[in-house]
Amino acid sequence: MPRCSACTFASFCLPGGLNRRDIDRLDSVVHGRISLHKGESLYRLGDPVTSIYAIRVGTLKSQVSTQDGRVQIVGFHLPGELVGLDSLVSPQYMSHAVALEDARLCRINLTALRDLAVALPGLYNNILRLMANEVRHDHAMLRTLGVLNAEERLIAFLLSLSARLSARGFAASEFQLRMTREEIGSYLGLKLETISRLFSRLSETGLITVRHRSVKLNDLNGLRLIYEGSSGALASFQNHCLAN
Amino acid sequence: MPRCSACTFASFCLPGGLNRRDIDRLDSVVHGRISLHKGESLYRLGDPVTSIYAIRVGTLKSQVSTQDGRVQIVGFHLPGELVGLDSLVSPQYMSHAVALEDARLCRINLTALRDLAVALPGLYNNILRLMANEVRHDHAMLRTLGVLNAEERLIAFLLSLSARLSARGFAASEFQLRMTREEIGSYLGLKLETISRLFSRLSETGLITVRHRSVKLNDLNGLRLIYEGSSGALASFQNHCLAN
DNA sequence: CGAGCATTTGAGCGAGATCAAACGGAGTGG
DNA sequence: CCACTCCGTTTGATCTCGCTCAAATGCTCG
Repeated sequence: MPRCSACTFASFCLPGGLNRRDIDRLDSVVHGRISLHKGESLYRLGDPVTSIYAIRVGTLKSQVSTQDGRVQIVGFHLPGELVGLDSLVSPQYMSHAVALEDARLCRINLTALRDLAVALPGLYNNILRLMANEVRHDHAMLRTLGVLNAEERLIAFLLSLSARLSARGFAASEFQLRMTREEIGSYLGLKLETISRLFSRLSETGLITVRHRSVKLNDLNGLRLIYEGSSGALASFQNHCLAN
Repeated sequence: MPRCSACTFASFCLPGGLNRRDIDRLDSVVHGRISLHKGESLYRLGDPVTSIYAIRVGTLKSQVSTQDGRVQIVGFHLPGELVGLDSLVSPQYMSHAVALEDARLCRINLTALRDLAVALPGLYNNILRLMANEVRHDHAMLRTLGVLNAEERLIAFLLSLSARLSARGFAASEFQLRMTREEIGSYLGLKLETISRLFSRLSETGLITVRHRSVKLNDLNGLRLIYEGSSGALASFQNHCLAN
């Protein structure tokens, strides 16, 4: 039986405000583990919602697709993050979640979670906080898609990935991409060829080193200059808020 | 003293799950009314968060701006909707809210709301539901900015406005725009000239009639065909979920 | 009635899309 | 272990949609 109290990522799944005793009680809402192979779906648009999921290992994407085949990826989910939050109060899933690589997850039973939350107001606050983070992320993405050009978008993506990875103890400036150029493009509202060209161009300037899926950010400050020159104090302000 | 129980929009501010007795208790969290003139700010990025607001009359926008002056509008707020949800659990406001026309609002004290929510779990669920709606809306916008072309975006905007207005008892196919072409453009990731040209083009085809700020949707089905042809079953599915 | 701002419309341009072709790495089967 | 195949990636050439710059018109509100 998996136990939240022993989970490395517990503090990320359900940050702050809960004491050890409360976290122990959380174990009761985790109903089993799930393994997914690369490419498998965790859930599809319209499936009945009974659970959300915490990622132990692996990376997933959430996407919505259109009749004529255009796909918009609305989020990537890293180890330690939750999947399915966007459908928390919906009877059916609002998106399609797919594993980008082999993954293992904890299934969190929503009925049990709701019952427990009535007893633990601190848990409600945590859930609200997670939803608010989702909104914050989405607003940042709206800004990215709305006002940034292609190069700024890719840099925003790389910096955001770097921040999320380092917040979970991974290296901040050197990592493996788990997604294809096409998926990055879909996330950023660009085409895969454009992503490829941008990687080449950023490589030539020395700001980053890219070989296939492995990325190294050689000049974090230089990248931030391009990004923050466009996003202004806003990005750092939001990161500041995000921190507490 | 304003009273939630007497508010026309109470069912939208805090939908379902609360009985009349609970709604009466909500009055205690409403701490006064606010009047804004066109162009005035309700709050600015970084202001300390003590309240969120329910719109009684008027329309507002939420925006984030960049150092070099580029502005991304992340939402328009109609009568009966809430403003400030994106900052619900943040110590400082994450965006800048401005009145598009003279407006009157109810101020909802967050401390009082949190205290009341501990006593009324149904209230927590309502708040979660509102946050989830925000996420749903943002994901729809991400799709709009990510995969739709200019014409599809404007039609998506008009249809969404129409749906929200008619849900609140206003006419679905004839209304006054409260925002400038530039603001529509900022919301949709387009320039004001593009918006103007698109309005002219849609007028020529007879799908809509535009004169200044007044818009008439002559052929809702025709518009939906263009939009759903691009967004597929998704839009109607999400509207279906939105309804309950 | 006049000033300032919003809107419309035109002309030309450019960032990113599209179409096309070659390359390379990973997995599979002989 | 190697050859083959498939898919992801890179790179080039050309096109196009929406942007930029510009000028005229028309509201709105003092």
